[in-house]
Amino acid sequence: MKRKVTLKQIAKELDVSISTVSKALRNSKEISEDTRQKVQAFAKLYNYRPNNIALSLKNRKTKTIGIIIPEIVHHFFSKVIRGIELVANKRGYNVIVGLSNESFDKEVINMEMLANGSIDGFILSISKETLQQQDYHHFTETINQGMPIVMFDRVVDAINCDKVIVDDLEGAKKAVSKLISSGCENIGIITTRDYVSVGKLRTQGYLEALEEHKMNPKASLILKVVDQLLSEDHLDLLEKEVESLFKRNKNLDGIFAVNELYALTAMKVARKMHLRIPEDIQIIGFTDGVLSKHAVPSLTTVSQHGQKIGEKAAELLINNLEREDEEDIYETVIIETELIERESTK
Amino acid sequence: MKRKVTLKQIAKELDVSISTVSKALRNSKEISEDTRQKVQAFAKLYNYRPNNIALSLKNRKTKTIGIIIPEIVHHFFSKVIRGIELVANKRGYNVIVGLSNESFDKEVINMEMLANGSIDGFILSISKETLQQQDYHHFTETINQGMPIVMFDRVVDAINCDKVIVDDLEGAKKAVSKLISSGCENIGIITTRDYVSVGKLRTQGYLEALEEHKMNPKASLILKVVDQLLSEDHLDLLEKEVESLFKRNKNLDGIFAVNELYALTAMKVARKMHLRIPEDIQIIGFTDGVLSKHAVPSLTTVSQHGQKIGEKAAELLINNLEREDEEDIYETVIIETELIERESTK
DNA sequence: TTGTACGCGTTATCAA
DNA sequence: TTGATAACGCGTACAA
Repeated sequence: MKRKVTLKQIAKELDVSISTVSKALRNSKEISEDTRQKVQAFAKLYNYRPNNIALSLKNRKTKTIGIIIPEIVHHFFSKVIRGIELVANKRGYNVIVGLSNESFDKEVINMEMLANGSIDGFILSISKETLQQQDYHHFTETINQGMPIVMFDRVVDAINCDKVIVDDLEGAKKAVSKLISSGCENIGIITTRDYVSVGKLRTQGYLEALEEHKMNPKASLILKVVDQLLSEDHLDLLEKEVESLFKRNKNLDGIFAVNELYALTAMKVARKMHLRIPEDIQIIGFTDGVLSKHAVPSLTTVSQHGQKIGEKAAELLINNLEREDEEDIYETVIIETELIERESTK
Repeated sequence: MKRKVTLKQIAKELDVSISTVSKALRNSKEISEDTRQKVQAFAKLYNYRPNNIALSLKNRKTKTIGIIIPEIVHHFFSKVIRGIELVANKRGYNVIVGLSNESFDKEVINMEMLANGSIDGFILSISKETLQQQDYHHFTETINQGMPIVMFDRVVDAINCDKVIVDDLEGAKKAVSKLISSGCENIGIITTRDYVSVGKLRTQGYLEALEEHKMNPKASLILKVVDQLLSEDHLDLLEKEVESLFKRNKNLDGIFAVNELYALTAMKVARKMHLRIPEDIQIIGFTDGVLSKHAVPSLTTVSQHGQKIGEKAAELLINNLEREDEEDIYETVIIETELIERESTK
């Protein structure tokens, strides 16, 4: 087993000083051609690579980005990570991942763990619990310590930082308008409670679309699902809620669901009630994941372009990190959604 | 903006030496009650946290695990990551993620990047390209440098290290046996080319199951899909191949597919050919992801327990890292598969 | 052309 | 009880 070789060892072997080795390896012209060759040959032989940790300590930057997301087993978030990783790697950064598991405490702990020197900045999406408690002190503290944050998808106005979001409102409007123009007259929405900003915005988009088409919103058409943190055990509860939405609106002919799972559940319930899709009822979801694509019938959705969100977030963060002037001008980038029409709509 | 405070700054403020501060904070009883209190109060006020990078440099360990996987937008791999993260965090480790994107070069580059001090050890699943080229020098070199590796799922015998695998062969046998006992007599298999070890083993399991039940394997029933790295653009090709499998075996009444996508494609083709599932043809997949669960009809699958694989891999790695004696006794842990029966089988 | 000294932030050892 | 010093690995300003 040959341990990693250091400058010191090379210096000792070749009987020169450490700094000579260092300079020779960095092709400094201070060093004679002769020794440079000698050093480089030796270094190559022993496969010398500078130690990242030492460099980090010296340069006071780690070239590493910390990602905090609520959940990784999730098509959208993994796409975002892929986007981040893509850009980060291209620009010489690594990516370290922390999961909050939708818990406030885990979010805080994870951030503290990483903030102590391990990373140069954060890209994160806020956990539901944090949104609920509205306690954002860990974000402000991090930013105050000079560590930049880029938030995506689930963001809050209270924090002043770069943000990458989807035009949730517009996306929802697009979806609902599509349903209307395809002939739907009684459109239900399956959404989340309002503390999830994206849910709120999508609900608002739904309402605005109705309004623009002079349709009156009815309370009975709006289902705000009681949140069980989307735990897998609560599919049954969700199904019951959706079923009651269908039952109290016998003439339902369109559904806008704010995520894939809700949309799929709607399909399931529709099937159970012997409604044909899209003949009797049309359905549109939000977030274009594998489920929508492979569902039968395949699901029309509003695609969020998760990967692009990740790429943009990484760009913003790295630009900020590498900016010379310390101006704190924060941007909010809006990624356009796209309506992907499939078989669940006419 | 209050920058992160260091020992040096505290020392200066309180007009004591750095080492006194360090000791005081670590509750050394060398330090008088008085100064200890003073220092601790000050540190608390300024929210002092030791710098991870400095600690890493000093201790020559980073308390960070490097994960290299071929693809993150993948239910199985993200489950594994979750498992790793869970155990790692519990034991005070962070997790840094690199994606090979199924490419040999990216795998090598990513590993080199991380191996230079950023992490203490690797958990990885080999990229397809690497498996194809059978070039494993980067693994051996890493191990030779004293950096432990734990491989999962896609492993190779050539490398001597800890491994966590699924009983692919047994899992496949279980699945095919189930099909047989449910009355199937002409069971096709949709699998990968043999260089993917898991595909090979699952194919073998299929053959052994047939043999045990005195059924003769027929070449026409075996479809080894031409690999397009599962790129999303090649779904059509896949579908065509599956279709020809169906067409050249008119009496097909069972399908064992070695992954979710293949299974779903089989369902799609079956539907196209007006075969009822499970009445006319029964289907079992491998890897229990969201697709199987939410498919219609829902898909019977062999679950791999991705999270458990991740947990076990993390345990193996950390145990190795924290082991006092330097004995290199490598383990191969086999995680049991489980047949999850759903609607696609009788 | 080469080497010395210093600093990044921390801890451990030893001296005062 | 406290402090100075060395070390982890590197790069660089400055001295020789």
